[in-house]
Amino acid sequence: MKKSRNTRQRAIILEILRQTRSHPSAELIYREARKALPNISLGTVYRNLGFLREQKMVKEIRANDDAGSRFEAAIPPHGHFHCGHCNAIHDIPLPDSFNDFGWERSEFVSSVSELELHVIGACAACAPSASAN
Amino acid sequence: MKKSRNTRQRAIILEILRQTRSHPSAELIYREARKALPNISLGTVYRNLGFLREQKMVKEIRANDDAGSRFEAAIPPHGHFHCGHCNAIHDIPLPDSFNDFGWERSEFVSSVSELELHVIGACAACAPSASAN
DNA sequence: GTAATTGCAAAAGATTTGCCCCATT
DNA sequence: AATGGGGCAAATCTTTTGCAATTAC
Repeated sequence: MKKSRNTRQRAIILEILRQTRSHPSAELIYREARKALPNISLGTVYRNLGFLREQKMVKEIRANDDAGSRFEAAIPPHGHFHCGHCNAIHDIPLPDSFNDFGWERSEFVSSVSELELHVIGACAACAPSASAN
Repeated sequence: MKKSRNTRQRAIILEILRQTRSHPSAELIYREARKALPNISLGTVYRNLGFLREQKMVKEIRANDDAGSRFEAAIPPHGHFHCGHCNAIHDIPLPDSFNDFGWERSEFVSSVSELELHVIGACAACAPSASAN
């Protein structure tokens, strides 16, 4: 494993992600980090998110909407619910036996390293105003 | 529903997607379409993919790798297997009882409109050379 | 002291959009 | 003929990268 340093920038970014369940974008993490380190740059945020992702301490989530990626601190496996109205992302439990399902039975699939489940719909807060979806 | 025209460009793009299972990128669709319509532009490909997606005739898939979206003609619900080595995407069946699972029991979830399953790993073709993953 | 890491700014990609012309209805 | 749609190029937006200066170890 390669050497790495404990910079304040890296620590803050990880702390922000461990403190929330809001699955923030890189831009939001940047804005939050600037409260503690006013000079931190967006490039540094991206570099650290990439590093922490490689270390498996952070997970990147592709949003349902057009915008960029969202991030979360690594926690036990779970799925994500995307609200198609406010674009919020909430953690949801995975069905039992989700990991054990024999995905390898499918043609083409040799081995599995990761599972991702995304459920899209309307969240409780948006439901009243939602015309459907 | 708003008016729309049957342009050759739109027809070709849809035809390309219906003719393949390779989940091509916009760029690849563009290159393929140019064989039939040498003057078609990439912007037109994107505009039509967007239109066809709104019409639910085409689905957009966020690739596992860094690159852009991939597309497929709308067919019955299924999951996607992403090879982490060659970045190929293959259709895989969804577990039975996947759609019936009571996602709405989760806090925050009011209604569900769509399910997305992504399985990441090594495909059969890459498995021999894969060091893991 | 040394090398990993930062800040800054430019670069890179993917996708979108304005505008004017053309083709479908 | 009316107007949706196309081609082209510029504009956006997110993410990456080169480089000189800084800082953790």
